[in-house]
Amino acid sequence: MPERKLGKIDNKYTLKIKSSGNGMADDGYKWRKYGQKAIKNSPYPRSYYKCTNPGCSAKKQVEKWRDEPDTLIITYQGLHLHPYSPFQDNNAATKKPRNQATKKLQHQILSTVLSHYCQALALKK
DNA sequence: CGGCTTTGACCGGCGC
DNA sequence: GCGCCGGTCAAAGCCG
Repeated sequence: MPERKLGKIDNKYTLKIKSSGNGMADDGYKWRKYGQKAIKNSPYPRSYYKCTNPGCSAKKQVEKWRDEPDTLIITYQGLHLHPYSPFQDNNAATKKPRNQATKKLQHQILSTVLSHYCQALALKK
């Protein structure tokens, strides 16, 4: 899967994470499911999510890894245009245990996104 | 009452 | 030129 046409499409970031136990990994942002399709190369269907925040065009797709039923492949497309994350805006970190996992996940995503973004910039130039 | 989720069908692009 | 796959949109229903 070549990715050298960054000047034409949005940046793409793929993260490999462990399933939350149900199949819905919350990364701290609000996502709206807009489609689900089965991939011929994977025994599991792929879910398509879009950011529900105003003015945000970030997209995300979730797919189950065939070699690891407990592993989810999250692919992020584009960058968030939100002022802040819903959790931070609510300051609900005081009464939500899953927030810790979310924060960690966010950090992981941010790290990966930054890394890929930097790479994309370097490749674009 | 509002918001979000789910399913089906359609369309476009690419490959052979 | 045809076929296949992936991706997106739209509408309806359900739940909180």
